[in-house]
Amino acid sequence: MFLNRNNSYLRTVVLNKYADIQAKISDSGLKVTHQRTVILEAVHNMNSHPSVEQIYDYVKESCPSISLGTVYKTAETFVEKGLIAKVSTHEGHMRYDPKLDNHGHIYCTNTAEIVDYYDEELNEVIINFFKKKKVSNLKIKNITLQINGDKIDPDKEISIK
Amino acid sequence: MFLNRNNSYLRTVVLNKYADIQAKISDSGLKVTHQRTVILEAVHNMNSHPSVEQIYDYVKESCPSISLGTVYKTAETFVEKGLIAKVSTHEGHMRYDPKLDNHGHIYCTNTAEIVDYYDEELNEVIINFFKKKKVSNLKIKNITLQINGDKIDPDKEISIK
DNA sequence: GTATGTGCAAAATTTTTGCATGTCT
DNA sequence: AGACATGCAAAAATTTTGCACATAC
Repeated sequence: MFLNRNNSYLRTVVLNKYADIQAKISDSGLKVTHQRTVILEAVHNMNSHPSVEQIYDYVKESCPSISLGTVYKTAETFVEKGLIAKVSTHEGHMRYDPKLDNHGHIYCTNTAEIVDYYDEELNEVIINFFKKKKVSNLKIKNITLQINGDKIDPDKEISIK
Repeated sequence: MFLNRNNSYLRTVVLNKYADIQAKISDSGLKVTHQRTVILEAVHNMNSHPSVEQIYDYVKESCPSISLGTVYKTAETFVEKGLIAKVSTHEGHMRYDPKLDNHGHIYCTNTAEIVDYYDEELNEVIINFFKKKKVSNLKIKNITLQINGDKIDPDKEISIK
């Protein structure tokens, strides 16, 4: 990969990402605003299932005049439009997730970290279970599987192997 | 079953239940108070995964001077001692559950109802999954599986068959 | 130009806290 | 008696709301 003096490769990638984000907002039927763009970008880039407050702190860098109320409203709007998902922790705190495919969460009670885990086999087992059993009188929106626990060594990461 | 004039059978059952509740509190190492007794009784009797506010309204009947702060503190104390479990809804609201065995929850987004479901096979699949896969650097406290959706007919009940 | 979105500040809601008083063991 | 629990009211934290102004389309 070659970069010219203006680092135009990097610039292009960044601009493309920005454009991608804007396309997603537009495709969902929402007007594209700077606030919405930086908020959706934040949820994607932060990589930490952020809370509203954390999104707010992050986006203030690129949009200092943004208000907390806007972040609350925008995050919920994005959930309604299916652009992001919300995840409630074991403690009942709301966090946001840019990943929309089926996956589970590991939640650490002492550090408040959320770690994704993916397992196709487990997904299938759960989906098959609900196909087989039939839930009556309910239109299923989503299924959440969460493992809650305490991190043993705070300096190491949590993972499933 | 025979009842005498004073309905002593019913009285005995009620007293026994009350005594059972008190034994649970005492066994957990907590002092037995009237407030704790009626709160734990409420979570068991309400049969609806109540919120703190709902517990508060319920226990005021038998304990009018109780304060909301006490219900907040007591519910968390019971969770710490393993007498009840807490369940966070998809919207991030805290609810309490007297059932401590492995089971899933169906959560209805429009009525805020929580319905239990039990399936031994699914429990085993999930438990085996985490045995097999090994979660590293985490002391697992509990695993929650929740199906979130909207009730179709508000007059009928939700169930898994 | 019109509909929609944003910022701001106030209000509503939910939860926690400190402390004097009360109660269990 | 001593440790612990409760009630109360204030404070803190979280989330929602109304409305004037700004912006996207």
